[in-house]
Amino acid sequence: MAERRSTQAPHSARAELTDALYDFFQAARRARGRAAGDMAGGLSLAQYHVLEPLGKGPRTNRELAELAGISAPTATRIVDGLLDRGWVSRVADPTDRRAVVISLTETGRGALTKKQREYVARRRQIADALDPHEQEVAAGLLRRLAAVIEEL
Amino acid sequence: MAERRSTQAPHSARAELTDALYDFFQAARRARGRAAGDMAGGLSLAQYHVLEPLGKGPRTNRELAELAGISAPTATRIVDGLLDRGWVSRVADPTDRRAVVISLTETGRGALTKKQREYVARRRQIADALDPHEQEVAAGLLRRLAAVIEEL
DNA sequence: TATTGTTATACTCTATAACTATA
DNA sequence: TATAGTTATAGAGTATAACAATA
Repeated sequence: MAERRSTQAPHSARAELTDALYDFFQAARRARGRAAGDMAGGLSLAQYHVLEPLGKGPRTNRELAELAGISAPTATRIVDGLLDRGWVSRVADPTDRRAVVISLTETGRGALTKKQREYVARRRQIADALDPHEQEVAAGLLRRLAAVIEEL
Repeated sequence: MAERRSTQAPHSARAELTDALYDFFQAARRARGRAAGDMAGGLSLAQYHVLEPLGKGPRTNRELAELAGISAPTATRIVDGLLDRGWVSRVADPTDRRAVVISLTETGRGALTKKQREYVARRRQIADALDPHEQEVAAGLLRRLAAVIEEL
């Protein structure tokens, strides 16, 4: 393999990784598309991204918007939907009456936990394609790639 | 490092990779979000996914829908938008007058090529975070992970 | 005045159902 | 009848601008 690249570089490691990243992102996009409207679990991706931070405790609307990377009105709308399903509560903050405190209900915690377990199971399935040594290498590489992507 | 796992497995390679996959997908999601409404380049992600197959030649509406993983009416609507911008043409197929043939215009090919180059440049930036040997390893791992994700 | 949240409005992407034209 | 495409309709997710309440 390496000898083919000793005199020329028609397929440099850099170019191969660039291509592999394309394939990987494509695969992730398609998987995401398959899961995006996943109302089977009763929880859309956008709702999940708002619900997830609530797993660690109550948050204001502004905080949720920031954590989910969406605008405040969008957060309001998504929380409206979660309220309709009884997954969250929204009450005025007694210490700052401009703000609202959004919290998970018991039902909501159940739905969130169920979804989180599904996602963990899916990631484990992916991880299981590699042997233990490869898993260790892959974890390190993915962490570094994630850091670079964040900085982009 | 390995000795810590010799007697117990609180952080097995599998669990570490599962976590790393979470971080990586999160980073990719945020990057995607930043680019999704990217009308700066004048080309939304959905439009790009329809335009891309046209780079290899004309396609019917049904083919485009299938390749982009969307319904036929959605493809029609997106093609409507691309027509408005003068990036594609849509003419009746002479051999089967139920069908339409959608093709890139010169302007459209320019926009597509420009976007493709942007994406390649971004993936190269990511690849450049690793040294050549790591790039080779990473390419192989990502290809295998992509295959698993597709099968999920 | 500045901040927090909501309402009003609008646009994109998405789908299903109904319809037209052609095979 | 079956297929290709479009139109009609609906709903989620997204944003910005305007507004109300509170700090």
